[in-house]
Amino acid sequence: MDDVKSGNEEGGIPTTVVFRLGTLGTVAADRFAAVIEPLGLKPKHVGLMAALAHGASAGSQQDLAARLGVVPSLVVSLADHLEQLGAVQRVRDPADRRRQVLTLTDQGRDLLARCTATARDLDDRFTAALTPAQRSALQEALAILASEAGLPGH
Amino acid sequence: MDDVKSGNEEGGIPTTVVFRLGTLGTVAADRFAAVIEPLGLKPKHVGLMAALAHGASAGSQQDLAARLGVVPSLVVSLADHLEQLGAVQRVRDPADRRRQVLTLTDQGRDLLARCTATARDLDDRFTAALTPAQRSALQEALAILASEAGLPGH
DNA sequence: TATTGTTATACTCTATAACTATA
DNA sequence: TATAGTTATAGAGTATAACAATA
Repeated sequence: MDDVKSGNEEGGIPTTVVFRLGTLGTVAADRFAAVIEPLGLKPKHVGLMAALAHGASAGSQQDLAARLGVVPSLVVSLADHLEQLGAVQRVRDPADRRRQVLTLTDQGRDLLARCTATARDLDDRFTAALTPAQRSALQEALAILASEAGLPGH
Repeated sequence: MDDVKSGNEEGGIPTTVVFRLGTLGTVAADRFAAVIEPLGLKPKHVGLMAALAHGASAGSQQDLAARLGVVPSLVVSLADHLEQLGAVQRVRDPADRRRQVLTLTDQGRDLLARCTATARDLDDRFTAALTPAQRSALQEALAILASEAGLPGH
């Protein structure tokens, strides 16, 4: 094994940030999907709820689609499902009756809170091998990268 | 913004490690896929080559499937494609003629090296907003998590 | 009969395109 | 005519199940 040339130089593809982020991202997403599955949700549903909870709240479906980086037709089915669960409400904008304004219901806020608690719980297990310092360093770096990539972050 | 209802300490779901790792992982994987696309490869192909380059080298397709965490039938199509590119070779194990032993050709090693260089280049751009200290802290944390999750890395 | 690789099929996710209703 | 939302369709990716060769 000749992979020690210090720092992030040699070491092969699996040691690159983009590759590791990709593979670990899949693992993390799968585990997260597994723990929220009993709530009847997939990660994208949570992402939509989070966008509603955080943002300038009320957003048209097109706005949401842009924020989430998905196509508008996908927002439809996500919203359909969340509406069925009573987590979001569709209200026609009186000013422009073509627009459907999505808002999070109290039930939705509750559901999101449960997802967050579940995610924090999973976080503890997922990062159990890290020291507190390593964990907060990871948090910090991920926050910067997420913000840089235009992902929702705070 | 008092969105603190029930036990919502700080930040909400987008700040959890698992959620951010999931979303950032998708972005990273997409970008990586984009830069290796001119080479005729997808991330999974690179993963297979990396497993061959690193591992106890020669592996049967079933071994590879287990290592990559995918189903054996997927290894078939990945290997088909890589064989077409001249990157891997299938050799029947004389001891057990059911087994196809995959090995990386010189051409495959070359291709993998080009992928690695490309990934490093992408890494630099992807982590440009991080200080050197933050970058190595990220590397360190990701390495631990990857190893913990049983992913190739070392 | 059990196992390796392969092929055939189905399912999930998400995007593109066609349609409707407002504007 | 253009736009927001919806519906219909299609494609990528990957898993499950049936099958052939070998053990």
